[in-house]
Amino acid sequence: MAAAATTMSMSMSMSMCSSRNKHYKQQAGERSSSGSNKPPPPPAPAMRKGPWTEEEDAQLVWFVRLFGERRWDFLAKVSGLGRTGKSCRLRWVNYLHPGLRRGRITADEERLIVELHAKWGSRWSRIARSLPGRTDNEIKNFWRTRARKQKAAAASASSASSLATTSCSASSGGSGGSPQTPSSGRGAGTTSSSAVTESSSAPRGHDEDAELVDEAHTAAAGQSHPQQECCYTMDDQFWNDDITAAASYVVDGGWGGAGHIATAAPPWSPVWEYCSDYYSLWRIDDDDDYSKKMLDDA
DNA sequence: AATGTATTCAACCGCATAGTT
DNA sequence: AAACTATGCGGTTGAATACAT
Repeated sequence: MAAAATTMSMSMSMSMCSSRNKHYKQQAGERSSSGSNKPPPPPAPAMRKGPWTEEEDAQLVWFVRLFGERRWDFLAKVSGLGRTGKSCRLRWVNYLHPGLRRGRITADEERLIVELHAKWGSRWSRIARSLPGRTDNEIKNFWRTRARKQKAAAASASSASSLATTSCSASSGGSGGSPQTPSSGRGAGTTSSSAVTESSSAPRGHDEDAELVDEAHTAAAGQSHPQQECCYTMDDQFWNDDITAAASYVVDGGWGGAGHIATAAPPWSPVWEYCSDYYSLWRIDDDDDYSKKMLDDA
């Protein structure tokens, strides 16, 4: 996490003049110039897509710090990022969140993932809650990669063994598969999904991944030591703590190293144009303790 | 060194569900 | 109760990067 922040601030300073940001800057310019007078509600401008720039990141961090991790549509609109709320949330959750753990999945984590996947199927967000600092997306990607590798390994193993068997005895109805890869086979595939189907809401898709879970399932089922349901959820203490961390990141100069960003405005904050009465925005739900707290903090 | 291939990961999409009006 | 909105989730895609030839 610290690493993430460091990386971020590093790349941020590096990218201040990167060509990658020109497009964004241009867009920002267009936006701000168009708002000389009270702009009428914008006619749903095309939303920005694709990779986020460091400036966008910084801006998002700032606004999340200000408004909290909710009301993403509102936040997206007010921040002027030109992104959908969905996109903002995703960026925050999967990349900007200071509590995120970077780096490869460790062996322990892998074991846990295998175990939990056997238990819950591809309910990635649920699995992710048991892996502090890991996102569902990350785990999902990891699993896919892992599955592909296993598939490749199984394929090569089976082809090797089939070569061997064809030289000795013909056929035996295919399915060869290596001894330790239970099946790679269709029939077994159905049984293998037992672990998956067993989970309350079975995963919808059954693709290559699912076929490859067999091994994991059987392995995990074999030992299945009781798993503490959750040691750490993304939305309680961990999550909340990190808001503070996010704040400190910003304060520590994540944004241009100013060191006093908590009260300063973001580099470009169309919120001031979008709504000249900033505080009135807050009054919308003034009764919201969370909002008040955030305001106070800011 | 150049090119092709494989792998990784960030981001998008569509759908489901919860919450609000 | 119905309609609408916001949020969250899982699946999928494509660009960037790493690795092999």
